[in-house]
Amino acid sequence: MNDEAWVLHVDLDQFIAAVEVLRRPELAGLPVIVGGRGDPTERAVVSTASYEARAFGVGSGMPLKVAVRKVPDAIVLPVDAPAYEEVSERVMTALRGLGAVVEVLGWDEAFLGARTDDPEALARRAQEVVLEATGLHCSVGIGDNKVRAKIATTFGKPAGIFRLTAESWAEVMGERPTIDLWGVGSKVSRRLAGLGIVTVDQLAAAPVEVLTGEFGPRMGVWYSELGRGVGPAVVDDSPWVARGHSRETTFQHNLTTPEEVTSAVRELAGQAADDAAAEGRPVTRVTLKIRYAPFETRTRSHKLAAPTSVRGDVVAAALELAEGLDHDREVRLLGVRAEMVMPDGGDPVERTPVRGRL
DNA sequence: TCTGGGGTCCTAGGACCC
DNA sequence: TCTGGGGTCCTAGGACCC
Repeated sequence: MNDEAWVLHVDLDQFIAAVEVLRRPELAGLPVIVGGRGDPTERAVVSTASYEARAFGVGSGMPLKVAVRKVPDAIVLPVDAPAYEEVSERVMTALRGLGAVVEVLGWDEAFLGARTDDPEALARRAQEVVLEATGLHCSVGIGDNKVRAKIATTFGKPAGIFRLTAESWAEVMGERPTIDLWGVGSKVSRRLAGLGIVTVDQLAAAPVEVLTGEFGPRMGVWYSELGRGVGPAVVDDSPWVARGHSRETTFQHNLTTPEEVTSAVRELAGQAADDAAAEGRPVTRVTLKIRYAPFETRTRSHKLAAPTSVRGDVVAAALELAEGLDHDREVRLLGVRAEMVMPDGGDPVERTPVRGRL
């Protein structure tokens, strides 16, 4: 048993668009854009675009109106979350059949943890079982930890396999800009550039005190490790427990009167409370997410004096927060979030500062 | 061109306590 | 009159991911 421990990152290719093509084969080879309610005249953004649409410069997060301007004859479809969830379940079930530890990251992503002397063979088997179970193709990154496996996948796309380890890290990533790292976005890469750090090599060589001075004790250390490709290697398949639930909605016009905001808050807070109640967990904190025109996002949150499972109490707390809004400015309600008591009553466990999960 | 909806985690600063 | 450290809790906001 001298097999080494490996982390594999499995990522479905253009997942949402691929699911749509799967059930409408006549769309194969066409530019397909999935977003919002499928109406490009509405306020919405692109969830996923097929490779044919991406060739015209369309990408996730782009306003639907802009995307359609770039590809006037694109097929625009509404987001159908239940359909993607169903296919996702089949993907994860197929992966669990491989005998590796499976940590689900989202609808279309998972880490696999396994001891093997041939991780490429395991990667090929993962691709085979996913294809058999769903008809979908995926890319697989192989690494000696999660950070390297995750980044490796980008070099494997589409439908390929790529290995990235401590040995090849500097050669593969060293010259690249820091924004190519998982967990470094536009803001952080800009702040790093302000410190004279532009490439991954430069980040790896930067004194950790410089980074903790700029980003704080945890994030500073995390970015220092990211530069060297260092990260957690433990794949954890324990069931995921949500910390909270939020309900957001895109109003087609900005809400202007307090009455409009109030009725929308009532609706969204009620839904968020219902989501928490469905798990049988009391709500501890209520947060309002709003946007002042033109594009200034704000939150207002309130920790409840005592956790509650009463829907009306959650709604009342949200309405109280809404009263503090500045109605002299054009305001747009984005959503309401309800954070819940953790099942064991304790704090969430320590985890890597790479965030976000579908 | 005009910016979704679902999440997670981290940090700063104020209030308060001993 | 001027002034501790250490700690916790809370709000607000920032950043990132899919």
